[in-house]
Amino acid sequence: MARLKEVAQLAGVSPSVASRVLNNDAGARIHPDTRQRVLDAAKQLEYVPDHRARALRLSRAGAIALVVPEVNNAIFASLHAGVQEASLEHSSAVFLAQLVHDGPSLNRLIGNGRVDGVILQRSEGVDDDELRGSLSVDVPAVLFNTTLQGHTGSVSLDDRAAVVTAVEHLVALGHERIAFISGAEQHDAAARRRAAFDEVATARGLSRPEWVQPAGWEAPAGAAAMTALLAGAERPTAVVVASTNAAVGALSAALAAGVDVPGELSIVTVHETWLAQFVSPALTTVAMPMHAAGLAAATMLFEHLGGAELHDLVVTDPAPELVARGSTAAPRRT
Amino acid sequence: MARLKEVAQLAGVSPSVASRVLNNDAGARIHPDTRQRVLDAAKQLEYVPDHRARALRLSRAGAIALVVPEVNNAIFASLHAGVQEASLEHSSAVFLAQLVHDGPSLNRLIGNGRVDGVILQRSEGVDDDELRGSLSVDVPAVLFNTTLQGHTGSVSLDDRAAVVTAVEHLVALGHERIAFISGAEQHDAAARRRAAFDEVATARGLSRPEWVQPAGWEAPAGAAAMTALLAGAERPTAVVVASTNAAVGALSAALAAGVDVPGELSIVTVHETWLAQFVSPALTTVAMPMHAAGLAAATMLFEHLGGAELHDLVVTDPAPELVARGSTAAPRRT
DNA sequence: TTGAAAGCGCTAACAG
DNA sequence: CTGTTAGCGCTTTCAA
Repeated sequence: MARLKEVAQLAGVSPSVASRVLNNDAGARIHPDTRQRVLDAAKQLEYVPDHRARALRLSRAGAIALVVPEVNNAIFASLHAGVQEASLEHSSAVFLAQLVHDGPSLNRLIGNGRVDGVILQRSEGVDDDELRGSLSVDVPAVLFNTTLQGHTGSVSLDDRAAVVTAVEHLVALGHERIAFISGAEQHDAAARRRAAFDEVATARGLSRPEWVQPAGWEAPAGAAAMTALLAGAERPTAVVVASTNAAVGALSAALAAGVDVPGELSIVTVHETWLAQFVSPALTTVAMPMHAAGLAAATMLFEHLGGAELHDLVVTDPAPELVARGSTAAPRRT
Repeated sequence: MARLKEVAQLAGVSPSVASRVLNNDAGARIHPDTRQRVLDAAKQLEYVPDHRARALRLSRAGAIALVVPEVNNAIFASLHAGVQEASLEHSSAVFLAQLVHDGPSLNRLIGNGRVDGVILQRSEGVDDDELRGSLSVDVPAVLFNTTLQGHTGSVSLDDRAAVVTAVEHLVALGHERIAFISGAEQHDAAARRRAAFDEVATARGLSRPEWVQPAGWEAPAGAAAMTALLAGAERPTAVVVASTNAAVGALSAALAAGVDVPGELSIVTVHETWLAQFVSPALTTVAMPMHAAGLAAATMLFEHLGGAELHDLVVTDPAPELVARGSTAAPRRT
């Protein structure tokens, strides 16, 4: 591993000059020949700057962390891609970290000085206090699709639009009896989706309070909620599920109970992942701008590191888009 | 952010003493009172060592990278957990990184000095040369479930046992016409699984060459392979799929073609994930010791950092275990 | 246009 | 048992 000093020696200059050349120091007057010699030397020695020294000197780690509840959730694929994209432009690395309720603390995960900032998604079962605790970290944090009293800096999705899109799709198909399987209780995004459902479905007589089932973001919770729904006296003809994985669980429970989907029951969910088209029937989803949100969150973070203020942003472009598949159809006439 | 110097000042000692106390330096004779004063001061100031300085001084990053082709694949959940567990014991952090064919290079991802070592899984479509290129990194690397000529340091699964377990399950159910949907062409694990299938199925007259379909690790490839299989003149009564996501795709394609699973066709796959039990019918799988493998890989890496040699290891304990679910049944008598 | 020198925060000889 | 000192590799004044 070549050191800067060696590059300088080979080029016959001092380390400072080498440093200036290799960092493209703007306000530096370097003789073209010197510059070239340094560049050649660096190439010849395959010089790669030492991140540790550079980080120490600059008080800057050159990396940000994307912290999610469950790394393996396909939901995050495009979020991650968006964050990566912005990071590449800011020549920063992205570390993905998984923060779980009983695991290592965020501080432990990202240490002191390992990253310059954090994009944090609230895990299931994490209330405001615990979230606040996680944020007691010495780097700026942008929250993803969640907000917290007293914290500025978040990027959210248009949860209301997502639910509206889903409900409108069902209404257009002719449904008038629509249920809702909600997300994790403590999550404000879940609350927003639920409020939107109450507004556009329940308030319009398309749903009933007992058809609104609390659940969570994952498949088992979705399955349990569906089972509870099917146990009711009167069944809806369609259900909106607040997240894809829960929808996979809900679909599984419905089929296991002998319900014909979409014949007896249509299912539409929020978030598009590869999985949606590989369950049977394939799930109709509302695709959310996860890539754009990831890009926006990372960009906000980098701009903040450059001096700008953090703020709270809702990503509305591209708008939520319905992806119609086999799990929704017109209600069967009875 | 309190510095070590401030802690030392508050405790009325020199930075070196403070350092020794806070690092539990074994061969250091510190007066109990002094020690206590330092500890108190550190607590009072909420001292957290600066990773950058420490990394520079110790030439050690205190972190390892787990590099996988697709971060969001549920397969990696328990692998990641195993790696985390070992890392916690060695007070190291784990960074998860995604290495894709046309994305940032591994060197770019982990930088110079950001991590002390790497656990690397071969991505789909990466041949030996490209893999070798990725390994030209200045830190030790342990390969996961792949090996490479000239590279020592790998942890693999018992691919043969997995396939044998799957085939035996089908044979026990009475199947005599078994197909195989293979993994990614360039992947040696795929080759091992396929060789095992040839040995225990084809060679025993339970399969035919044309029932062995090349595919890949992901759902679309599995779906395509199933479609090809169903287009054949004679159909098998069961199929072993080399990976779970491909099996989800294969199942989807079979159902879409109107095939009754498991009535007309049983499906069994390798690797257990949450998804397996939430497709319909739920997939019978062979659970592999991913957690143990993650633990082993990280442990090997840390021991190597401590001076031990890297070696090539096959994790056979716990043994692959069949998890019977709805996608397999006795063949229908015709 | 270039070089010398200081120092980021920490640890590890080496002295005392 | 404790303090002094040097230096990890880099960037950046400041002086030449």
